Amino acid sequence: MEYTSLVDTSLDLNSNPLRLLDEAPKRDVQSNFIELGTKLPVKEETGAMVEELNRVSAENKKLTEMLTVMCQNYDALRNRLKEYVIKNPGTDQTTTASRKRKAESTTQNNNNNGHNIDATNGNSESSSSEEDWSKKPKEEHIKATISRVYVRTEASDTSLIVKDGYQWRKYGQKVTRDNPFPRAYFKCSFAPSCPVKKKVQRSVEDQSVLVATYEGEHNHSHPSKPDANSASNRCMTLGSVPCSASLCSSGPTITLDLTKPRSSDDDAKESNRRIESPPFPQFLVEQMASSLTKDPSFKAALAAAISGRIVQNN
DNA sequence: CGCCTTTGACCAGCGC
DNA sequence: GCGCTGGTCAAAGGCG
Repeated sequence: MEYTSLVDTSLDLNSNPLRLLDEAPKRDVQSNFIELGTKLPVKEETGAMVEELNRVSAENKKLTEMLTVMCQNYDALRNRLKEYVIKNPGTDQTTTASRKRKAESTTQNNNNNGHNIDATNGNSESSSSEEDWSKKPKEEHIKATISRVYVRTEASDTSLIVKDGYQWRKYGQKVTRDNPFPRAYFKCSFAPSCPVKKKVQRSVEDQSVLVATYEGEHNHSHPSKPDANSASNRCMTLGSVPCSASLCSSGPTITLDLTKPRSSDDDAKESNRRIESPPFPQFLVEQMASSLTKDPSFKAALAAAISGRIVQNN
């Protein structure tokens, strides 16, 4: 199942929250920020900020609704697929173990072709594939979760390292037939009993993209989780908290929480909270968003978190 | 000393 | 049965 066709996980961390509203051109917004700090009286400044907050809250609500609709569409499609597979068992190309390799190669090609790898802005994509669940019946539980993460790196960077926060031990490397770039095999070394494996290989289509294939589920908490709120350490968190990704890099913590649908009450409370908090300089926001979008680790972590959530829901 | 990477060897699945 | 291929093992060496 190609989740990416249903949920666009590409990152667009544009720091300007007004972008989608098309109500105020960027230049105007910037000039407003300058004016807010210099010329406007306090009453007008407060009014403008409240207006801004209302807009942001409205946009937040809109995005939440979009996400809910996407999840509902995904569930509906998945149920239809299940029904189809049940009605037509013969059409399930992966039900026979004898086709293991063939199925794998086809699914890999499908994934390579099917994923919309954004070559222009370096977005990473992730997906979970159910199509090869029954490749190895004996290891069904171990291999039940397979996700693929695309990470953009420097094309000149030959190291097959995908920083996702976990500890990995490399146990092999092979050059495969359909890809001139070597494939590296990793095992999770954080917990000895953790069955998770990872394969990393440079994409044959785009050499600057690393394709990391995760097999299995971690049976331990995320190694960096305890430090997630530490402002002194650059850290990432994902995994145990569904669809939540935190990243702190020597500054304020940015948290993306896609788990809970938000009610208007929540938005109102959030707005009140924001009013109480001091205004955040626009250039800092832009700087943080810029650094985040350039950070492949953050993208990989977010992609892994989202794909992990999708798999968990299954 | 412990952990990690490297790398050649080995094993099993699959097609012919 | 044989050869090809992907995946894994394990010895050797490097590094902190």
